[in-house]
Amino acid sequence: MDASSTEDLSTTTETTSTVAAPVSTPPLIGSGGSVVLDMELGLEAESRKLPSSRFKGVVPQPNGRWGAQIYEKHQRVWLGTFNEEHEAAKAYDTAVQRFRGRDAVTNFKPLPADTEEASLEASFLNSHSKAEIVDMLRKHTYNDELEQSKRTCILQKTTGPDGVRSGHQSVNSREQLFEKTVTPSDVGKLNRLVIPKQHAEKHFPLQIGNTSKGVLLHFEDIGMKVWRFRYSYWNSSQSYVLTKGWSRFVKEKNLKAGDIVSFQRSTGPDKQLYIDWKTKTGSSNTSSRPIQPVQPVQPVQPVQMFRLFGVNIFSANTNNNTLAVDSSTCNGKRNNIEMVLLGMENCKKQKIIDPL
DNA sequence: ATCTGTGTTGAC
DNA sequence: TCAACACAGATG
Repeated sequence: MDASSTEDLSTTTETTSTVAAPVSTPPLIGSGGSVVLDMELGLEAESRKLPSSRFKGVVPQPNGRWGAQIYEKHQRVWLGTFNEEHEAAKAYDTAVQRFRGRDAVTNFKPLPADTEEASLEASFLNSHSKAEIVDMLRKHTYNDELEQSKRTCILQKTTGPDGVRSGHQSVNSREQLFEKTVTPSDVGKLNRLVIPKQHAEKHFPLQIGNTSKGVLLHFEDIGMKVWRFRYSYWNSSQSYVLTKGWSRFVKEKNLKAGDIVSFQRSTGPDKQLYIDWKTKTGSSNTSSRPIQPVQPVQPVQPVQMFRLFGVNIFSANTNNNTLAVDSSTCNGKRNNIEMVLLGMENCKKQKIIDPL
């Protein structure tokens, strides 16, 4: 459904034309008031008018702060608000590079493409979904996360990076894993989805010890929303099930018995999991039943690895897809250890270190 | 009470 | 695709 994600980087082929930092216009005063030009009539209106930004993707806020936004597929993606105009402009630059690729038009001069700095940042951008990058920008944590990733990557590095160009293609495509037509009990009050055994064992193998305890799987939907489901094996019914978190998905998507849920996985090294659904008649979820307004964020890009219990999971053996859990990480927000793993993963993508 | 960011529109 | 503008709803 989303082959476009691969092309979004290639379609934007503007050469690295850079809107050299517009230094022309002086900074405008904040607090919603633009320059008072006319002391007579229209003063009222004029003084209320917000100052335009000289930066692309930057809009003034009534309180003198600055918002950043980017458009994709006819929809605005809000990137957050910032005290300084240039911060908002930087946020836009980051987003536009993630959304439209390295050659996108930015506000500030990009780093020379062949520097290690640029390579590391490109790698960082690429190892996170658009949603994650947007989230970092909105929370103002992008720089911290980038720096952390650079540190860990350099730490692990044994040879020079080879860039990320190959990443774009492979990383963006997905493979269909399987579909299931949901039963009444899958969408009922049991809060569980039974995963047909053959699919479960093929695509979501549980390691011994994790079978009954279960693991947390992260799935991204069409709106880039991340869904976390507990996945485990129920001895009582000899079934593989998605439990905790499932009912929220049913509710938000207004899933009905007979609808079809489908599971995909990124073919890139990140192995990001995706979930989608459609009605039995086959109409796509995007336009069918009235559901809660979906975030206006756009198509899906892969994230890094997926995580269980808020823990990074990677494929210990990409051939048999056995899930391995790194027990040194913990639940909750990304922590340092997690960042180290993330960094290692980035390095792996760059063939800086050998994959497991 | 204040601020964010969405709804909407029209220019490009 | 993009910014201008108004303001609903979120947040403190």
